[in-house]
This record gives sequence, C-alpha cells and structure tokens, in this order.
Amino acid sequence: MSVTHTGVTAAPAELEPCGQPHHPDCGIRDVLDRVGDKWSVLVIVELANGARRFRQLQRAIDGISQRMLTLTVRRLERDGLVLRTVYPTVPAQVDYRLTETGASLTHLVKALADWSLEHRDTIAHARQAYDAQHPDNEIR
Amino acid sequence: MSVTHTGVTAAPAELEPCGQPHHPDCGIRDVLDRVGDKWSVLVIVELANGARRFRQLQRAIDGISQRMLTLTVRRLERDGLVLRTVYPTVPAQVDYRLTETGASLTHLVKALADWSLEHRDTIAHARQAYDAQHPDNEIR
DNA sequence: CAGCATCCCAAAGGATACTG
DNA sequence: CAGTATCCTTTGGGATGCTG
Repeated sequence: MSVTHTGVTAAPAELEPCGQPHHPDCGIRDVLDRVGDKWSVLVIVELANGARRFRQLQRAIDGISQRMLTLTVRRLERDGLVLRTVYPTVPAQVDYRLTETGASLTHLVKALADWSLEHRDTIAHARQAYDAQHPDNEIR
Repeated sequence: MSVTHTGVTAAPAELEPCGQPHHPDCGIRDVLDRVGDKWSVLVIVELANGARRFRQLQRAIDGISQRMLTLTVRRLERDGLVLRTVYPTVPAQVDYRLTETGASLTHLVKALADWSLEHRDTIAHARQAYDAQHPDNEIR
C-alpha cells in the first residue's frame, strides 16, 4: 500500500470534521502536537533503526540541544511511544527504544517522508512562483 | 502483552536518517512545519469536504482567529496546497479549495487521524501511568 | 465579506553552567 | 554519560481596531 500515485487525480479522503482544537472528540490534536513539534519525528526516525543511548541520539540528530532531547524523549516516553531503560552502571547508561505503539507510528512517518520527497519539488516550485508574485510578503 | 488493535505490524519501517532540521536533504521538515502547526490540518480537513469561503472556514474551525486563518491559508496557498480564488464582487468574495497536491495530503491526514483514534486510549493510559509515577513533573 | 496592521503575551526552544 | 537548573531570545498566536 503505497502512498505514491503521481499523476492520479487525488480525491480527498472523506474526513469527519472533528476539528475543534480544544474539543477532544478525536485525539488527533495530541498526535499532531507530538508529530508536529520540532524534534519528535527525528527521534522516532532515529529509533526506528534500533535502540539508542542518549548521546547517540544527540549526535545523530543534528542541532538538537541536550535540553530539547531530554524534553522530547520524556514526552515520547510519557505517551508510551518510547521505552526508556536505565542501566545502573557507572557512569549511568540509558537507552531508548520504540514501543510497539511507537513503532506503528514509523509507518506513518515514512508515509509522510515519502509524500514529502514526492512533492518537495512541486512545493518548492509553488513557493518560488508565489514569492515572485508577492515580492514583499511576510508570510515567511 | 498483546494489543487489541488490528494486525498492524509493529516492525518499524526502515527510514533513512535524512534528519538534520536545517539540512534540507529531504523536504520533510517543510511538510512537518505545515502539518504540525496548530491550524493547517484543520483547514485541510475542512477543505477536503469542498471549497469554502473565508468566513465559512472561520466558522467551521472552532477557535481560530481571523489572523491565524489568514496566515494559515496564505502559507498553504504559497506551498501550492490550496488554491485561492477571488471573485470581484461587492463585497469581495474569496474561496479556497485544495489543489491536487493538497488533496493528496488528505490521505495522509486521514491516516494520521485513524492512527490517532486507534491509539488514543493507549496513549491516554500511558500518560496516566506516567503521571502517576512521576507526580511532580513539568513535562506538561 | 475578507482581509491588514498593531500590540502584547505565553510558549517553544537555545545557551550555558552544574551534578550524580 | 545522562541528565537538571537557569536564563534569555525567538516564535506562535490571541485581541482589537480599521479598510476596500
């Protein structure tokens, strides 16, 4: 089941509104808050390739501060997506691995990555066109 | 410890690192910035059901301010995910609809929503357990 | 109706120093 | 190594008022 279907007219999937950011009818907001933040996905991607220790993660994820790595793995642990294991060695050693739930997320992340790769040129092109037609624009 | 959901494989998908937030080797960061922000997904969800005018969108998406709706649709337009059409009537009338690229994203959004629904209980449970064991925790 | 401009606050996140 | 604790800057985003 590939997400890749270039050139096929993509009919929008039927989606129940269920929006309402503070109206927790569906838990998508929680997931988006996790998937959408700056580092969680990168941590999940790294852990998808196997268990990693704290410093390993930090070295693998370019630019992440120690503080944000701590916060990110803690939140993922809290949500039951990552399992944190402390080995009482000296110095301390801790490893992180995906739980089953977390692992099931990697498929979605992969789908997202595939979609990104498939459409990155289109998007870049669209941006250039937009920026060319809207010279002074603070949309970013 | 078996899980109740479908036979979804727990094996992580193989993912190329390609992380590096500022290293645009793969465009996933751009997509995540869009998918992950507070309102974009809700706008996409609403537009998945058909074209909408500005005020329609605002009424459909509970809690969004006019400012954020403007910014959100502008960014989606800039990325080529949404098409903005101005009708020179008086008063002005504008409608928004998904482009093909945008529509293709709805499948991913739907997958995300499905995943959320499927795991929301598990996640809620994990959080309660975590919070119970870590009484004073500022993780949020 | 469909915005733009301003102001302002809260949350996210980086830098740095210190600890078991 | 694997974190905490502080401080401080940046960004996100709400409220309000005005316009074509």
